[in-house]
Amino acid sequence: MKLLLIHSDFIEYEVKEKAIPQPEEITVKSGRLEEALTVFVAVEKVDEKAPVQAVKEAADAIVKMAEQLKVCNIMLYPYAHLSSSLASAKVGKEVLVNLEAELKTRGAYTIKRSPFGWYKAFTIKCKGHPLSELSREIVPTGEAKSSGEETESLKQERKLSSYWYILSENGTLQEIDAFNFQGHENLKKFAFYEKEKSRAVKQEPPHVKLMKSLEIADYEPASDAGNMRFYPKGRLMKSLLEEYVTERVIDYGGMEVETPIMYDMDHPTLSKYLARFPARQYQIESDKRKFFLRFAACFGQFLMAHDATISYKDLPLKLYELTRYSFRREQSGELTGLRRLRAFTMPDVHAMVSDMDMAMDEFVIRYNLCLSVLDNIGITTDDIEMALRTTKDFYEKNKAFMVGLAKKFGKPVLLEMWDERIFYFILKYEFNFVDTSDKASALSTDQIDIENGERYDITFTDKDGVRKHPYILHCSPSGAIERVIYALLEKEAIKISKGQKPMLPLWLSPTQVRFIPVTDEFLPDCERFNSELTMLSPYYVIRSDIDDREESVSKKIREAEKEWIPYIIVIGDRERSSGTVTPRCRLPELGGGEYTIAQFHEHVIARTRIYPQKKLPLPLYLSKRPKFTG
RNA sequence: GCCGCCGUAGCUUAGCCCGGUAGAGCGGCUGAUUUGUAAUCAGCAGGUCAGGGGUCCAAAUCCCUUCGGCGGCUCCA
Repeated sequence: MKLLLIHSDFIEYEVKEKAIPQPEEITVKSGRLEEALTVFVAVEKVDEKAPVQAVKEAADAIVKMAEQLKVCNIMLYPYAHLSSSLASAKVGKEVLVNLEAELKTRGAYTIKRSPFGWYKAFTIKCKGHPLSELSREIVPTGEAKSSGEETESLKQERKLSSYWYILSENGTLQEIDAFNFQGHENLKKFAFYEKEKSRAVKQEPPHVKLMKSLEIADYEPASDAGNMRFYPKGRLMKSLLEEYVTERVIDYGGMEVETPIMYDMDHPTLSKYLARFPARQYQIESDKRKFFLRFAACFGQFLMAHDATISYKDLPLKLYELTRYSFRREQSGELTGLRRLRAFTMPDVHAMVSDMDMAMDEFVIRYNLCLSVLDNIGITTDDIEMALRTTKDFYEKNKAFMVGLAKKFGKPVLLEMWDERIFYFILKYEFNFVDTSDKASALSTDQIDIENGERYDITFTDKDGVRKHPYILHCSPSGAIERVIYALLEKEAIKISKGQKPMLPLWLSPTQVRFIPVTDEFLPDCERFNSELTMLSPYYVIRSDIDDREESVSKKIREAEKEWIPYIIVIGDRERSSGTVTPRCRLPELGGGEYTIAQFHEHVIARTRIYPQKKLPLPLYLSKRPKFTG
């Protein structure tokens, strides 16, 4: 409901003609009120779901205003033009009548209401003081409340019937309280996350400063919270990660598709799904239709699969999309840096399978894919903790399978079991990164979903000619791309706190090699070495640049080190005459000693050839670059 | 979303408690310097002290409020 409140010297109207086929019946054709709070009212679609609540909340708002202004006359005035999403005339009329009645119970007010469904001439004199014109939007919480209570009870139910264990890689299953966490501190933090007492000094996660100082990402005050800006270096890193995950999924057999980012709230299949989780997504209006921004890639792929003709021979059928972006309106208090966002990039690969046997086979293939993807990105099993979630029944029937997953992981995992299935999936795992503030964030995940094949009416024709609903596996091989960057930065922050040198993985470092001339006399030599390095292969890219600024060599090296650049090469007389370079390598494992350019090229490529090859999206010369931060 | 803390130049910050013309370093610009592995020197420009309101002769400083950030709680399909 939309309200426009005007503190007026007087308000006066005169009924003219019918505006709708069946307007309210009237006997009095005009009205006037002095010293009145005039309330223009538009009853909207959202009010239809909870008209009683809408009336109550609107009355609250009006009374509050009347008290503030110390007025005792109130004129209710139906005004359709305040909204582009009006309720039906019937409900609109009812709500206004009820609102009038409700206000009469709230105190000694003189209430008048102009009739509904008529064109009226009106005159109003607005007082014009700061508080004299106000608008209010009432979204009745009745609907949301009842659904909220539903999910609340769902949650309660889950808590009551949820059991927590630690499953060791050797197959022993222990109650969480009985497990000895010695040597598994992060698993303990993860497992007891909710019970952890807050420490004396909690500070912001270190990646927030790093994402800014490395010119990766930053807050964008002009947008909503949790919608970040990415500078060229951050965009490059995201792009490399996105492309890497996509290539791995395509190798696995994923068919990459693209689907819309917004969907109709009234679509029959989607609205059922949405109703369970009210007020968690962005909504946008276009003409009279309401859309929500997708919070996952599922919809588009499921709707596509619904329309496809699928044979059992096509299974497992793997659809993939990398969403830029998915949107979730997470609670504002939960948004910090890149850990949790409201707009995020999410690779999402679904596999449709014929039965549970195929589901489990596929599950293992994808499990190995996830571990390999994270490992190659630079996040190993040392950095993550695993959670498995399933029903008691499934666990009992598939013990060996479950132990096999823990065994492959190589260390104990958290196992949550329910008496009966509560969610749409029967088995799920996640890999969680635990940061220095002891917060756990999920990266890779996969689930066996046994409901949505039916809900979306996705069918395949089986050997026997019968159409059946597939089970669907939902997997993100890396988790949100932004969260991967968060994890990588947090990992390096831990190194810094231990006095070690931080560095991004070589393949993700924006600048991999920096040339520094001893004096500007050697600038042409830098250019020569650089172009030789870049020309050696048309397929493999080494991202190099040249610090041509008029600064001391020491200062340039210091700044290159602050940028975490893996290889720094100073060019002077020695290099000019020998034709070889002696890179300053950031870490011992990056090599050392003297190289010809061809050798150095081979040396770097050997470490980056399995990854996407992308050029540096910045000017070659440092003198040509702006500072995006600091 | 709730509670608490914070917001001074592009960045990092002094000044705030106890009201009286806002200081610095980095970065930028200009000039000098031509440098061999973590900061060369000098000068100049740059501030509605987050926005709005209030108290006061006078507000960066005290009060209220909005916005943004952080921490905790909650939440995380």
